Amino acid sequence: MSPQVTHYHHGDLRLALIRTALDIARKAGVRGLQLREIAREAGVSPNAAYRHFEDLDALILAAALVAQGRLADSMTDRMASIVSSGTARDVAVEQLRCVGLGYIDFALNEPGWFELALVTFDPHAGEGPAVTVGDVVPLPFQLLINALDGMVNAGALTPENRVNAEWTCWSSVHGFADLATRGPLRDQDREMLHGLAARVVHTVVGSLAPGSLLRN
Amino acid sequence: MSPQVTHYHHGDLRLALIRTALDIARKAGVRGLQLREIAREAGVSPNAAYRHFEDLDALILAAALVAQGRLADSMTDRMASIVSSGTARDVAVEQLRCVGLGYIDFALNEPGWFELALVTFDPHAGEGPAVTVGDVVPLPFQLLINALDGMVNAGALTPENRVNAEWTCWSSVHGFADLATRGPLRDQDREMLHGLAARVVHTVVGSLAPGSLLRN
DNA sequence: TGTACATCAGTGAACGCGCGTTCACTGATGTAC
DNA sequence: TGTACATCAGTGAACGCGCGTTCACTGATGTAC
Repeated sequence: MSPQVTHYHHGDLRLALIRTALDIARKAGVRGLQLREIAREAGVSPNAAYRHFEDLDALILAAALVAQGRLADSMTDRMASIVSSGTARDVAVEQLRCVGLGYIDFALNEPGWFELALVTFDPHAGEGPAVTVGDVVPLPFQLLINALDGMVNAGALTPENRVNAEWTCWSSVHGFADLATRGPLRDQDREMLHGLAARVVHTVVGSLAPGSLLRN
Repeated sequence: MSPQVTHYHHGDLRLALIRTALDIARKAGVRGLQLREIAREAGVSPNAAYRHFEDLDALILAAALVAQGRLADSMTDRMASIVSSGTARDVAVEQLRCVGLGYIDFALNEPGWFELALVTFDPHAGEGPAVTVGDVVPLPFQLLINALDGMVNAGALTPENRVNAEWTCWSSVHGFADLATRGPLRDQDREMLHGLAARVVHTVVGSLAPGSLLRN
């Protein structure tokens, strides 16, 4: 934690372990995140990790938080390409679409990291550290909230329909991501998946902001 | 497999092992399904299982297929309570709602079995036996297909909107079930969850059959 | 600047564990004559 | 009906494995005088 740590033997083993964990999770998913395997891959003895993390769960959580940040990046990447020439309403709707499609992009491009990012919400069925939504709002979720609030402000979504819209949106998009990475759509080709993803997002956005259905 | 098996030493160890696996999965999820634990719980030596199953994966799959059947039951239970006094169109729409709500009911009531039923589609990231949708159509999925086809026949869904509607429906409902059992909604109370579930199903059904929005 | 010292990041070896699976077997069951 | 036999479901013990974690340590680093 102290800044000097950086200049010790390894440089910054804490960071190196997190990076190694991310490498492994990318290829092998959360199942591949074993303490001995991470240490091996980082070229360090297994117990060295205990200088930097209380236990394996703490290391996994640290990596999961990084993965969660990259999930948020995937959303903001999509949003960055929005041309803001439309009406405020159009832009707000488009932002919500980007949140959803960015979430799915990330799941399809990096299924291992996607699975890892979800660990934040599901600490192995109750054991281990719990970071709930009520604790500190995770950035990807905050982006969803912002997009929905933006739609209300832009007049694209009524306050009544705003209530609990997070969960309708997240359910659709997350369900698709899960079916496409772990479920029956696992082996479909990309073109098919992107088409379905667009349809899923279109459906849920359209149900919140009916007029936007005409746009795409 | 032969009928005489029933009269051997244990009675029917094959069935007993599957039942024990279901008991364990109910409480501990798929993570709890370890061969030694199942054998222990069934009061039998670990290797006895090898008389009836090639390996642990085969036993898990057998149990998963039973769980999948119970998921289908949960859907048909809902459907059984439909009063068929409405128009054919209303009944068809109501059947789709029952498919979705039955899926969610099952996830909320039996999260362990719900997780187990999904193993059928996700054989541990590629290893083990694969039962894909293309192979033999699983009953819960067939019920979804039937409900959608029924809506087309009843004029509640246009043939254009019928295309790929399976995936839009399944995504929403599955995503909600996942968020509510493993994800951030895990600890919400039942009343809240049932309200959200109704909203999720309402949204997706409404997007397919716009007129039905007025009914509920 | 040089030396003695304290710190503490990382090591090597070991612990205890429980897993899935295999081996040679045993003894209850059903069958043939 | 009685006896000898074949079958094969289940046993007990063991194998090899890799896991997460702990222990006493070592030796490179930074610091104080």
